[in-house]
Amino acid sequence: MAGLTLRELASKLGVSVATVSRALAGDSAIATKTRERVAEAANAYGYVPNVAARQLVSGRSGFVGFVMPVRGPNFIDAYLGEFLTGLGEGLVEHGYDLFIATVPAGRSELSVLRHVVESGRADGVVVPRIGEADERLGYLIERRFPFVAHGRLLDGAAGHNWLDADSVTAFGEAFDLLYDLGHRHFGLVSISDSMTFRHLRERGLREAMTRRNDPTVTLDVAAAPRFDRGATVAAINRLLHAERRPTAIIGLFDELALTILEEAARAGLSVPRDLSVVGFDNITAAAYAPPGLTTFEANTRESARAIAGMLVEVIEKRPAEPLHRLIRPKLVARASHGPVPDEPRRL
Amino acid sequence: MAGLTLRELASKLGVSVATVSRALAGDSAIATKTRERVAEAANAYGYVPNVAARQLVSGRSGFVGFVMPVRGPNFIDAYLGEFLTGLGEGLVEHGYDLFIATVPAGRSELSVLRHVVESGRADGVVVPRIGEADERLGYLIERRFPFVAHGRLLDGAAGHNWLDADSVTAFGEAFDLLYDLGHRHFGLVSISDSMTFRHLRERGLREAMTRRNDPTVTLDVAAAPRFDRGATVAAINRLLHAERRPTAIIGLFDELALTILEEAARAGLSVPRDLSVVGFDNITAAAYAPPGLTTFEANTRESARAIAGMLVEVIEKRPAEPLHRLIRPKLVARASHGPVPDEPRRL
DNA sequence: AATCGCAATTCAAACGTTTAAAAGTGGCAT
DNA sequence: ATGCCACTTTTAAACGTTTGAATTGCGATT
Repeated sequence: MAGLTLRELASKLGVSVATVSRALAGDSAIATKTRERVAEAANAYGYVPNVAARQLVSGRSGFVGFVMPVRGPNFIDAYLGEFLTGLGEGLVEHGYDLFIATVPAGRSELSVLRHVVESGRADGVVVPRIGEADERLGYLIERRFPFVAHGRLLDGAAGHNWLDADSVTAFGEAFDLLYDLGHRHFGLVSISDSMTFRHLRERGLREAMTRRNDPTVTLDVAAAPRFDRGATVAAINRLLHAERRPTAIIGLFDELALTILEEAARAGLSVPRDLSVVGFDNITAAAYAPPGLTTFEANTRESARAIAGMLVEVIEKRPAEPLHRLIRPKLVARASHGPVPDEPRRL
Repeated sequence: MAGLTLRELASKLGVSVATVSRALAGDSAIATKTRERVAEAANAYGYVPNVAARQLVSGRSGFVGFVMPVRGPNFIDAYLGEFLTGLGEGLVEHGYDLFIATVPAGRSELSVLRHVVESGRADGVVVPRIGEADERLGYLIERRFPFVAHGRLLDGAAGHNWLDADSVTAFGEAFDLLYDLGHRHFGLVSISDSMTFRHLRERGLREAMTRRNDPTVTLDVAAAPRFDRGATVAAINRLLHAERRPTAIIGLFDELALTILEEAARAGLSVPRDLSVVGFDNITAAAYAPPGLTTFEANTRESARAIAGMLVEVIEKRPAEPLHRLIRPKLVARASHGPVPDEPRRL
């Protein structure tokens, strides 16, 4: 399958394989003239080293692993594509490639991760979507295997490498924006899954609330399982038809915010006149859904690129202290937020 | 890095490495009792074979390669994520993993592909987005390296493995739908890049036109470079402000169709009253952009899954005849198409 | 003239598997 | 006793690299 071997190239040049190997590695023990001659021949014959052999002796694979998150049948967004694009871009700069493992039906994500690590197919892994008691992180930490998490643990975030969106700050910013527009009754549409970002985002909101020290402010939280559309719609309508309907509802992420827009329209509420809605992520559809969703740009691609850089550092330098990095999301102000209505519209 | 080796496992069991290797491979030359004993021990000790060693001797990597298409700074859609998800799902069923190579700045996609093939890192590759004279296919065919293209060549499609959306039929269907609603003046917003799907889709439209044999039917095509938003907008406005404005404009894919919707709104045209618009792909935003884009579901994830199956067949069975597969897109009728207006609105 | 030092190169082992070929073990017919 | 066969296991080579240790060649030093 592969073309030329080192041995063949060496015999063509009339030197030993060791010389060729060292020459190509740029070893200064090899005479400059020889190095050039070898490089030239390698180039001319199109020599490409066999990675399996190299990997076997060096113990390094040159791969970074990524276990594809298991997703429902109609998961819809650009997140994964952007993330993988950024990861690939970041890795290729350092000479690494990306290896993607999919979880077969009926097996756990952890078991696949374990297999990736123990088969020696990857020098490090990227772990997305961190849960509250994430067994993947526990495993990797214990095994001292290089990894960077996209997201962080709530307790013990100091103990692992991560890059995360600064959603605490972003959600505080969302609150301030709306508070300054006169809103006092807030709603948050959240998920009931045990992802840590749920807590961080809600915390951002509550901390900003506390800072205002305004007893008239209220916050109602409605949550539903992440991929359960029916329950999500029900949760949203609980807020919309509550005794005292919030004048501003924040979606934990854009899919939820878009559903809020849909349900508000269905209920006869005009956004932003009767209701302000804010999301997070800035997915493509956020720009198209009327009247244009105000949200935060999470910059997935750049984040992934940064994660790649961090992971390479962890693999090659094994820093003593865990690496942490917060990415500040940027407000994308569209048309779904506005001043508090003078008087709530009756439904 | 890796845990237990075969040798260690063998010595624990008091047999030779060959026996253990064969037992784990399920070789019937090994006594059933021994096979069971080995399997048990392997399981108990958590033995995971080193892939590099296995790959070195077998010459197979267990990987399918994918060279990430080079993309502009703000490419936006779910295509890549869906495609990779489907590919991963399809591959894992057959015991393959996915390996993603990114093209570094300043290098060609072909050179990266060549490297992937010749380093022995992949047993086969998937090639997306086929161009008119695609040098990647030429290389792979000449090298007899297993691959499946997503999309096909115009000439010589018979000579390579591919899976493609049946966009000829779909665009014919779009034409018929609109013709039956009374439309006679059609516009097509296309791209000027040399991708083969451009021709196939336009062909679908023209063939359906020919079938009607109606001399009053006209078709104006406006094209712009794929990622050039300014030129795209200009091309669309050329159609919208033409002497005889089309009453139905078809976008080669949804991004274009959505831009048509935006420009129509800006020009004061109401969709579908004054203008019908149809797209292709059914991206997420198609559902959110008012009034809801009528389009075709390309089912990327399922296609990718099927591609995985085809590629594994090519790798393992080396069929004499190239494999071809057409996927029929399904019309997603939303609200952007309607009957031809009685009288064109003046702009 | 013998020895040393040093640069350049080669030798050979190792990485952890797979697999063709050889070898060992009993049982059974001759 | 001998040979043969079927079944099971082992031996050893091979895959294509990297790399520590050994070797070579040669000018400089004694």
